This record gives sequence, C-alpha cells and structure tokens, in this order.
Amino acid sequence: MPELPEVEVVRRGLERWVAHRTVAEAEVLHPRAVRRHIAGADDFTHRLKGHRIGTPSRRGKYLWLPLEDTQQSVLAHLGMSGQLLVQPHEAPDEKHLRIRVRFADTLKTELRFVDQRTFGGLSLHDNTPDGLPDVIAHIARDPLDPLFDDEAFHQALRRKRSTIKRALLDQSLISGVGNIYADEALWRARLHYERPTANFTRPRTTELLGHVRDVMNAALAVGGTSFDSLYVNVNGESGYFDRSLDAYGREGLPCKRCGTPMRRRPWMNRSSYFCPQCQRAPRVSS
DNA sequence: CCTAGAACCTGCGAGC
DNA sequence: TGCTCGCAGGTTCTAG
Repeated sequence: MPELPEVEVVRRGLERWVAHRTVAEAEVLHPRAVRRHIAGADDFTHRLKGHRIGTPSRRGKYLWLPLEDTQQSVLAHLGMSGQLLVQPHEAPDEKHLRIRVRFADTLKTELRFVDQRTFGGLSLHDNTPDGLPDVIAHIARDPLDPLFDDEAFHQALRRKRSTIKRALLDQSLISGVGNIYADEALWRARLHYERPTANFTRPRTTELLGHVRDVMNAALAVGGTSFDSLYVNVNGESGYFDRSLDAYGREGLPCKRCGTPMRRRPWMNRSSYFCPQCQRAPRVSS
C-alpha cells in the first residue's frame, strides 16, 4: 500500500528512467485511470504528445512529472494498488494495465500505469507559481519536507476536536501518512489511536513527529513496504520493510516491547493495530 | 465551519 | 464446486 516512502521510491525510479525523455504517444486503456483529468482521455493523450518530461517531484503520496515547455504537470496518485512500471516494449501487457506512455527515443522502454483497484490515476494540471499542480494545493507538506512546520502542526492539533489517528491521516494537516505508518508511529510513541488531539502538549507532538519521521526513513532505507505483491517500485522490485513492522498486521502476536498480545480494532472501514498495554485507551471513549 | 462515516473499486481467501 | 462475505484502503463526497 503506497504511502510516502513507497511513493518516494517510485519518484526516484522515474527520475532515473523517465526524466528528460520526450513523449511520443500516450494510450489510455481504462477511462477511470484519467477520471481526474476532467477534459477526458483524448485530451490527456493529445496534451502529453511531443512534450519533454522534467524532474519528478513529490508531496506526500502525490507525485508529478513537469512538462518542460509548459506550465503544466502530469499528476499521479497510486491509490491503493497503483504501480508505475518502466517496461521493455515487448513485455506482455499486465492484466490491469491502464495507461501506456511511449517515448521518442531509442531506449526501447515505456512507462506503464498498472492499477488493479482503480483508486489511482494520472491527470494533467496547471502548476501554481511554486510549481505545484493546482489541484493539490490543499495538501499539506509532508514530514520529510524541510519546510514542514512542526509548530503549525501542533497548533492545528490543538484546534481540532478529533483523535490522533484521524489527524495523522488528514492530508491537509500532514501528508504522506497512511494507515500502516500511522499505526507504526503511534506504537512507537505509546499513544492510543483514539487519543484526543486538543490537549496534546508540545513535547508529545514533537515526539510523535519524530517517530513518524523515523519510521518513514527506515522504510525509505529499504525501498518501501510491500506485503501482497501489489506494490512494486518503478523497476519492479518489491520492498522489504514489511518484515520490520512492529504493529501493523500483528493481531494476536506479542508486543515487541512488553509481550502483551497485540489487538486489532475495526476503525473507519479499516483496522487499527495497537498494544493494549503500551497504548492505553483514553479514559473517555466514544 | 466542523467532524464522522459512507462510497468508490477489484481480487482474494475463508467459510459454508 | 461454487457461492457469499469480509477485507484491503486513499480520497472525496455527503450527512448531521
């Protein structure tokens, strides 16, 4: 499930294999993959054709490829199961191949967007003055961004009348954190996912952000997480971070700190994993 | 304005 | 064997 570290690994792969190549032709095989491109698939392919791709950028889970001679970028979101693959022309089409981009060079490889569950997609957008696709201007900086504002995040937590995991997943407060790394960071910080954010102290926020950064950097160091083969990076290599997860997916297994069996709770149509001993539930729970 | 929860989508595995 | 159902989950929309 691509969260920030996985998306960053993809971005690096695109920088290595796709940047500075000129689009010869794009092909949309499934209209849902370009649903965020309001003008439609034909407009999408026409606008890409003939343009040279610049250096890929990323914010949170979004990444984008600037088109060098325009003020526009191709925005990509992998959703749950999206992959961006660089494949030889002769490689057989993947079962869930949605978009193919061919290039005007002799490298004999093409870019493919493959996505089983179709939550992801590509679209073309105008850039804001600071080079960000306009439709993601509301997405907060991510915790690995040097310009992320820890103090502003803390004040936002204080203003919220919500709980901490909800806040971690709110991409307008902090981007790039998904269900897996939220559970991992909360376990490291010994915080229950339903802790109210309104009374967070500055040290508590600072410590939590430190754990978010630590777990993301650890995942980045091994090339992202993968545990169901849906995610592979741009070169088709799986990550190995799943072997290092401390909380996510460990229902019934002993807590790596205290040995207490870990629990899973249904939460927001998904799951939260936590240690009932290390991560005590808040006194007043809804 | 704010927050909570549902909807979107497909494939897989468990259970019957 | 073949069916149903729960689950995976990031983002966006709707209800309250």
